[in-house]
Amino acid sequence: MTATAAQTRPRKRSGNGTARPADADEIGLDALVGHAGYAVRRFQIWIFQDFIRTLGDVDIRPTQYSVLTVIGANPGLSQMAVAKRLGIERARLVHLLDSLEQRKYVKRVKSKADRRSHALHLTSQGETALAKFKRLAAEHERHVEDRIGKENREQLLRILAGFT
Amino acid sequence: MTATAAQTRPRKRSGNGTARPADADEIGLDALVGHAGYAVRRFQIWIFQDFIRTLGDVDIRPTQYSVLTVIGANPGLSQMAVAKRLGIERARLVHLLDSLEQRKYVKRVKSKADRRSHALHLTSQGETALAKFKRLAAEHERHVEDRIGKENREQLLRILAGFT
DNA sequence: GAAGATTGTTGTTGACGACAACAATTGCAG
DNA sequence: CTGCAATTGTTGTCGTCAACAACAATCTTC
Repeated sequence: MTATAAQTRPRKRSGNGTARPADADEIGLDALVGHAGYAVRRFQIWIFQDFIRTLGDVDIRPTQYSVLTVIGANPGLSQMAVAKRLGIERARLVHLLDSLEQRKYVKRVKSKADRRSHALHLTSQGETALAKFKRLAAEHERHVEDRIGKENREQLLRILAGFT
Repeated sequence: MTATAAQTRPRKRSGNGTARPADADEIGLDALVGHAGYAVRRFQIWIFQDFIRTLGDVDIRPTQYSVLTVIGANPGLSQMAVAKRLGIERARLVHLLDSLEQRKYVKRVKSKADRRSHALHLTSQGETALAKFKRLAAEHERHVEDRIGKENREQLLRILAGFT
């Protein structure tokens, strides 16, 4: 079988208690195949693992990368704005920024316009680091291409463009 | 250029500290657009939220649904086999089954062939319940179609079939 | 100026993945 | 057959992440 299983066959039905251990490779997923959510979840786990592994040397996780990227592209944003844009809760962003600030990639500048908020900026160290992260992220993206194909990856990005 | 953005345009660069609050809708993601992992993560969050909401009345989450489906399609499986097939750790499956067994959807039958393992089965109550869950899951799947389009959903399933 | 909203912060809860340890049981080497 | 390694289910801990709630400081609005 290729990959497009989707065979709605009740499969062998071990029937009695435990005829044989079942090889885990031959277990039918039945209705699960055909659910977009399941496929997407499994793919997302794989893709994140590859990202984490590829950026393992620099110890940057996907969420951290997204925060750095957004700040790098839009210096001076408030935490609220970054959180909203990335779909992160502002409570969660606090810890993320604590870590990134500790590592000297980001600095929180007290905003003069609104003294409640912080203007977020990359440090110069953060900018050069981000450049390196982007190179590694591009390498990761190549792994995705190797796994699902160049055209499929582009198709995927097109289909899901509305969620970014 | 198609989707492989990678446009290295610093965007408007608010420059000074905080020229204006930035509407969160006009914040550039820059390099983030073009990363499959980011789009997939956002989509996966959306799709899970819809699943949880659609199956909210019956209080079934995606992982629980996947476990019930696999057991329903392959009665008599061991916990190890289910865990391997779904990519769940067996330690985690213990709690999932505790919950599902408490709700009388699943029963653990002591296997005679291998007295270490349990043969997993749906109760009759579990079977009728699963039938209802599947109807609700189909409704959820229709929401996905409404969101990304019928053809795109099928394309997506085709692309990601290798991960199920 | 007072009331209500917003921003950053702290804390709690619950789902989830990764690991480590353990008892009971099985399988295998010798 | 015996003893040792491997497997299965279980318990526990740790770290990540989303969802909330509460709070002080500050802004906005009337």
